[in-house]
Amino acid sequence: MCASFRRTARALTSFYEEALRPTGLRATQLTILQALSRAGEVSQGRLGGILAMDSTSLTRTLAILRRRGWVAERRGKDLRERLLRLSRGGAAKLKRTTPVWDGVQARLSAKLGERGWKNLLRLTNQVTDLVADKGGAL
Amino acid sequence: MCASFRRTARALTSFYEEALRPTGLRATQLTILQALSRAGEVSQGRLGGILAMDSTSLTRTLAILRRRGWVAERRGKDLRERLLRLSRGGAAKLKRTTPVWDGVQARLSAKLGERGWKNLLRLTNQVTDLVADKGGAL
DNA sequence: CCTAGGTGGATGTATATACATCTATCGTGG
DNA sequence: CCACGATAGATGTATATACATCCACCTAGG
Repeated sequence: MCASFRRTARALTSFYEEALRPTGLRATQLTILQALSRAGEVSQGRLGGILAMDSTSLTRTLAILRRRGWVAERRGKDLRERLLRLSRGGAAKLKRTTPVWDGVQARLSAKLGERGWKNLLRLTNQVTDLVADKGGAL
Repeated sequence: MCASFRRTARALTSFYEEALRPTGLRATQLTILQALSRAGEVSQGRLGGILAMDSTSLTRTLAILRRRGWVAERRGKDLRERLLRLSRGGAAKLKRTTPVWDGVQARLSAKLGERGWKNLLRLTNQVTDLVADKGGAL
C-alpha cells in the first residue's frame, strides 16, 4: 500500500509539475501556499500537522519560500514559535498560478469522473487520518 | 489531488518505516527488493518503468543497495544497460523483512477492511496508469 | 525568583527524487 | 566500415523529507 501510494504520488507529481513548470512553482510549494492561504497565520508546527509532515522538514522548504518572498514570518508571544503567513507577493503568486493548477485538475478530473475524483479524495484523507495521529484536513 | 496523494504517501511512509526501522530497510528500498524479486533480472530503465520513477533517480538508490550487497548488476549484450537482480544476500534480507512488512500491512488492512484495501490498491494503480505513459503494475 | 522538565524550531546527516546534460554505446543508412 | 541520430545510464544540481540532536524559551513546582 505504501509503495502504491508513493508510486502514484510520483506519477501525479510529475503530471502536475509538467504543467506548473512555466509558473516556477513546484507542486509542494504551491501546496504550502494554498495551505497558508486557507489557514491564515499558523505556526510551523501546526502547518506540519495540516500537511502530515514533520515540522522540521518544513524549515528548509519555508526558507526557500521566504527567500522568494512568498511567505512571511514573525515571532509570536511565544518566542520559540514562527508564525507563518502568505506575504502579499505570495498571494499574488498563488492567484496567478491557480488557473494553471485548475487546468491540470480539470484534465485529471475528466479522466476520473466527478464521482471518482471525490471518492478518491475522501479515501486518501481517510487513510491519512487512520495512520497519522494529528489531523486537520488539507 | 497531487497534494492529497503526497500527504497520504508521507503518512503511510512514516507508518511503515516506524515498523521497518529495526530491519534497517527503508520503505523505498524494500519496494525495490520486492520489485526485483518479482521481475527477475531487469534493466534499470525497465525497473524505473515498473516503479513509475525516473530511471536516473534509481542510480543513487541502487548504489546504496549494491553497497549493502542486496542488489547485483551486470552488463548485458548492450553495454549501455545495467541488468539488475536480487543478490543472494538481498533475497535473504527480503525474506527476513517480509514478516515485518506483512505485519504492518495486516494492521492497516484491519483498519481499512479487506474490501477497502483492495479497492484502494485498484484505484491508486488506475490513477498511476492514467497519468503515467509507461506501465507495468507494481 | 529559580530550577527542572517540556516544547518549537534549527541544524546535521541521510535518503528520495527529478531534470538537464554528458558520455558511451547502439543501430542504421551510405 | 563510418558518420549520425537515438538510447541507457552517470553526474551535477536542486528540492523534498525524515530523524536525532541541539538551543532557546516556556511553564510549573518549590
